[in-house]
Amino acid sequence: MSDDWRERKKARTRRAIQEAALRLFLDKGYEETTVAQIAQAAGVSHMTFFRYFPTKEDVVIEDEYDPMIEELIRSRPADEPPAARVRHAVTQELALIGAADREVVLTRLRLMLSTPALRARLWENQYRTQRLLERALSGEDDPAPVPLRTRVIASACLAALVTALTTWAESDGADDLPALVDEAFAVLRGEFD
Amino acid sequence: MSDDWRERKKARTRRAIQEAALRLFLDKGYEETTVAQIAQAAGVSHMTFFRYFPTKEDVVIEDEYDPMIEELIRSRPADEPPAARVRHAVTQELALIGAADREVVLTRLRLMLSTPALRARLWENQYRTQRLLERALSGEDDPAPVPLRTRVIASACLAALVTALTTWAESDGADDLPALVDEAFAVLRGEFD
DNA sequence: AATAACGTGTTACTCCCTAACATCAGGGGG
DNA sequence: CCCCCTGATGTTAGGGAGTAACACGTTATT
Repeated sequence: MSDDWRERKKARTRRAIQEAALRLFLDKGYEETTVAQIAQAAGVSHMTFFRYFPTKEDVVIEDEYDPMIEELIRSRPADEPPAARVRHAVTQELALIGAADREVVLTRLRLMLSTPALRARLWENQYRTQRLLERALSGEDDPAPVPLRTRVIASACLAALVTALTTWAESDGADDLPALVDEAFAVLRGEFD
Repeated sequence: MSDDWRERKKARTRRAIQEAALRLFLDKGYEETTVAQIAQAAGVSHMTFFRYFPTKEDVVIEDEYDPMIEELIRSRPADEPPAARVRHAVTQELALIGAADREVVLTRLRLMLSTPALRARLWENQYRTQRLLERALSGEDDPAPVPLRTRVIASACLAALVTALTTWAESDGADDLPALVDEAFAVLRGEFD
């Protein structure tokens, strides 16, 4: 019953840590900020920090969009070409996210791209996302190894998407993200014939 | 004059450290091996280790093939389609490397793919390689920002290459690497039309 | 009211990595 | 032959990330 209370308190603490961390990162830089400082700014001990985020990097990384895109891909008609399924799923996801988290996403993205340690973790996430794309494009419970064709398609689509995201972040959000994504996928279609 | 001696001695020490490290990593696992143990096994102090390798990860990462591929791309005719330039350059590089370092490359690749910390650094390297591909595909000293088209092509080619490498490593080297690479680029050409 | 469960803090520890300083080898000029 | 200079190495001390063990207090259960 009062699990609700616990959950709410935990969510508050979590947000407090994350906000304090991002504020300090933007203020002094990622490497120059220590976990102890974040914990103190959030009013908790440095152990509590690690109970909420397994590593210092996770405060920034935290990718919550992967499950959504998997669902969107699976819900596309199976007779559609794989690349088109991914493209439509991504477009739908961008529409769903909309302008709501735009600023936060942009800030976190720039932080990640400009900090080596975070970049590394970002690519590690990309690896996870690729495996997810491969599984979504294959049958869902196919235990057979994913064929090379599917893997290459998944990796190329993801590469196009990431390139669009990177370009967007480097323009400080001046470009239109959905347009960039469309353009990137168009290059994929047009260039390899 | 005796710079030669110094250089040879340094090269020996470097190889000793790297060999001791790889041996220990394969024996006990990457995370379970400490830098101090590597240094001791190589007969040096733990400071000497860091003088040769900036981080523990670099002992495994150490990508010496990037400059070669850049040269190969630049030496392709400029009127060739970008993706073809990359494909031919990669094929030539594989021929140059040949079977010499095959075992070492395979071992290191498997180690990287199975160790989270190394995977992260691997993707970070992929990012650097992508920038390098983009520059090689553009004019060499073009200070203008690389157009999205070039970036997408570079990222897609690299994605195909890495997918082939990953598949090869996962097959424990049973597959034929050049064939896998050809196949991956063929998917790129065939799928996006 | 007693007790179990859970979040939290404290402390101490390991490991990666850096900085400052000492040491030791060999090479060149007197 | 000796002194000094240079560059590689070792020693020591320390900061910061992350982990483990245990104690404390508050909340839920009976």
